Amino acid sequence: MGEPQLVALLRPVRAGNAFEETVERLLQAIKLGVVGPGEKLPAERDLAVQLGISRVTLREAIRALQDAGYLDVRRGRYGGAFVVYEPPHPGQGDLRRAVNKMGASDLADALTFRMAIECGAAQVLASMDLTEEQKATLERRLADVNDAAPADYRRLDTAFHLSIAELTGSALLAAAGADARLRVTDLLNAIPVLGPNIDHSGAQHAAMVAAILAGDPEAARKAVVEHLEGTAALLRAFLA
Amino acid sequence: MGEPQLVALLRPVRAGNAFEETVERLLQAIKLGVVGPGEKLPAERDLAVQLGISRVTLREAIRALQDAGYLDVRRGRYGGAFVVYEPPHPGQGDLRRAVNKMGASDLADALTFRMAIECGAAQVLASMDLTEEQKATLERRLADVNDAAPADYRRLDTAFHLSIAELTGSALLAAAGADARLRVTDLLNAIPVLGPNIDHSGAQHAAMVAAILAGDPEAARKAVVEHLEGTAALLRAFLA
DNA sequence: GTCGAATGGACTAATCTCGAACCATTGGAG
DNA sequence: CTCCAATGGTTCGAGATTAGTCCATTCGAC
Repeated sequence: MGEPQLVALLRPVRAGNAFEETVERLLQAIKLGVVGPGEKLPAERDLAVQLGISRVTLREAIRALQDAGYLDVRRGRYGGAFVVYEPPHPGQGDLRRAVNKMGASDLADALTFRMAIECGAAQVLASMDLTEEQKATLERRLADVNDAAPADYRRLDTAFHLSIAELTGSALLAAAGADARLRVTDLLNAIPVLGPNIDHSGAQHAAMVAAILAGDPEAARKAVVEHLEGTAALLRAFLA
Repeated sequence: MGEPQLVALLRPVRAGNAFEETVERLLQAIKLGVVGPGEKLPAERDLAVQLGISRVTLREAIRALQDAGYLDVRRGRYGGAFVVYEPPHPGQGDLRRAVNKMGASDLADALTFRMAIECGAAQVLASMDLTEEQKATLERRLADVNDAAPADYRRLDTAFHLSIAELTGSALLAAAGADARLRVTDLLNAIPVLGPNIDHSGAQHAAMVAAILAGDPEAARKAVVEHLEGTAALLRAFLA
């Protein structure tokens, strides 16, 4: 423990090569439902700029996702890379497989990280003066989750959670929130969407929104803790 | 606001080229005092592995920092890249210059991000069962800041703040904490270290530690908010 | 004083990544 | 029907980045 910060600062500058990182990023956008089935990615030239990579590298990544069956690429005007991925119906072994893939310590890391980020974002948002538009956005996303068809549930749940970090107006926090979420996506996608659990989550989501709209950081924090601990407990239950 | 998450997920895959990112990272390690004056960086071969880059690229970065006067590189056994940087005494114009360099919206972003991360980390840590060793580390870092000579103050203050995220055991959270801190480093370094401010911060640090050790996430959150808002207010005062 | 280990210094060939230009396809506008 | 704009498809040369290998320097151990 002589130089604890060493590990945090002298960590890898890059996670891998540009191609791999791009595939990963696009796959996350698809799995998180940012680009839903039937929709298409932005045009290659635009997307390459957004991702800060060359079009050549982007095309390689798109090609890989096409080969893997996630995208359908069409040429010509109004063409593009269309998402054909449908979230699979989770079976019993999927969760355990997903956990084994990431490792137990990574799992704890991801859950801790998510807890800190989402608690922090919620309480920051609760301490801000929100515009009517911001309040409306938050309530709309909450309603979207509640009204969701089972097939859309995870996607809209993701959108709701990400909205909280995003509404703070901090791009850094929004990025961290997205990062935290995608580290547990595979796990959440492997949990069956069951009625009672959804109702339970719905009440917790409502409590979070109520606390944020009331400007009560304290209650917001508690609501997030309760919700995320519930999710973590659900995960453990399916692993036991 | 139709696709709010797009901005968070389809963001740049890489911040720049490997050389620039490496220079930036090493400079941060130096400015944050992770490697203090007179100390040396790890050996090139080891450091390259830690940073996940080739030795060639690392050497280019070290060479740039050597030319800029931050490092003194010596060959032979017990040689290495020694830090010769001493944090400058801040003058009046430095803070404004630092703020202008990053822009007003980046400033708000950085402060919001830091607030969320540090609040989240503190409350997570406060909800954990800490070992005696963890408690001792936290108290030692607090004492280090309180006993710090003015020249060492920022460095030890950084170490204290980073310890909280690091003690959660989450590498992701530790990395986020380091990221949040270094985004305000230049600003903090531009603020004169004055007695009354230090005493004030010391009391707030103590309150944070007390709340964490008492296992009270609520009080920990409030203590962090108070401390960081104090720092933000100090920044604004020097800018006014 | 010699040797060996630990370190920085330098070179090379292979690969990755980029910017830019140009080609091919598609479908709507006129 | 023809044209045009928006899109993906392809290619090329330049520069960045890498892994690997060997060289040069330093200093303690013996």
